[in-house]
Amino acid sequence: MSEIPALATNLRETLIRVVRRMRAEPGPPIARMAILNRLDRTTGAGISDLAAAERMRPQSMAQAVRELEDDGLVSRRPDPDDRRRVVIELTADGRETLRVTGERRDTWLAGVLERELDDEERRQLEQALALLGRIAEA
Amino acid sequence: MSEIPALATNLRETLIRVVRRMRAEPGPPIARMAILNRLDRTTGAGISDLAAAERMRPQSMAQAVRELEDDGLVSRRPDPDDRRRVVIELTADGRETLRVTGERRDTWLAGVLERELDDEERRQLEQALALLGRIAEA
DNA sequence: TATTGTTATACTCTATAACTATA
DNA sequence: TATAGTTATAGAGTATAACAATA
Repeated sequence: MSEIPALATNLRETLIRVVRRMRAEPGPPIARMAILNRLDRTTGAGISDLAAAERMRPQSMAQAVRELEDDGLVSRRPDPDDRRRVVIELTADGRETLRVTGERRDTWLAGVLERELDDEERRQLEQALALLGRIAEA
Repeated sequence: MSEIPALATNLRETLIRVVRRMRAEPGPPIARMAILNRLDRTTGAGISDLAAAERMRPQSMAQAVRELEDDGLVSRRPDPDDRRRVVIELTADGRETLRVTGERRDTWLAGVLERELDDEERRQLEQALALLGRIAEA
């Protein structure tokens, strides 16, 4: 096994390449898709909640949400219990975009996973995603 | 095990979060570090070679290399055998930056790998990086 | 004609700073 | 004082289009 610093470098450089490759596929921008997907499995989230979940600054999330709202994919309503907060929700359009375009976005990736990897490798990859999730939270 | 489309979505969303988290650490921009690192283990690479290796467009790589050159971290010399090509090389400053600042860039990540993961998990992660590399090449 | 590289331009993504409103 | 959110601005990262030079 590699030394830990070498593993860290390898991790950083491999991930940046894969993300670049994913971004190159046609479809809606991946950062936006991630927000729509998260809203689809969350209820009552505000800007700060979304920012924390996606590991970005609230200001960055506010701008992303504003753009999604401009495109009619999300809506915001005030939280009656805490008038500082706004609750972000998917619109019908947002849900449709997630369903249709979201599938298209991952068509290439799913195809690669099916063609290039076998069952055992996909299982290994899925387990590694749990580890990567822990790293992102650290 | 998840269905393949779900795994694809999980992969995309997990990786974007981890990369965000890595980018948030102080240090030189990770895209530049990746280029310096690659030059450190490559000889005779031109713009197109680097772009292909890093899975980005030659125009994007040309700009990145120009900025690295402006900062004195890489140099370019014409290829005597093919006058269209330029060969990109690390300067002494580039090598020093890679050594000193590069380590600093990955200090956080190496610390997380050491604290949060055990030997077996690090081994799993390393194997998964090979799979991710194959995905990036696909 | 195909390949290598360049410049110009624009879009995506994210951050910091400075601010308002509410708890 | 602390928290939720907003707007302005800037920087990092990458792409497409249009082009020149060489193979």
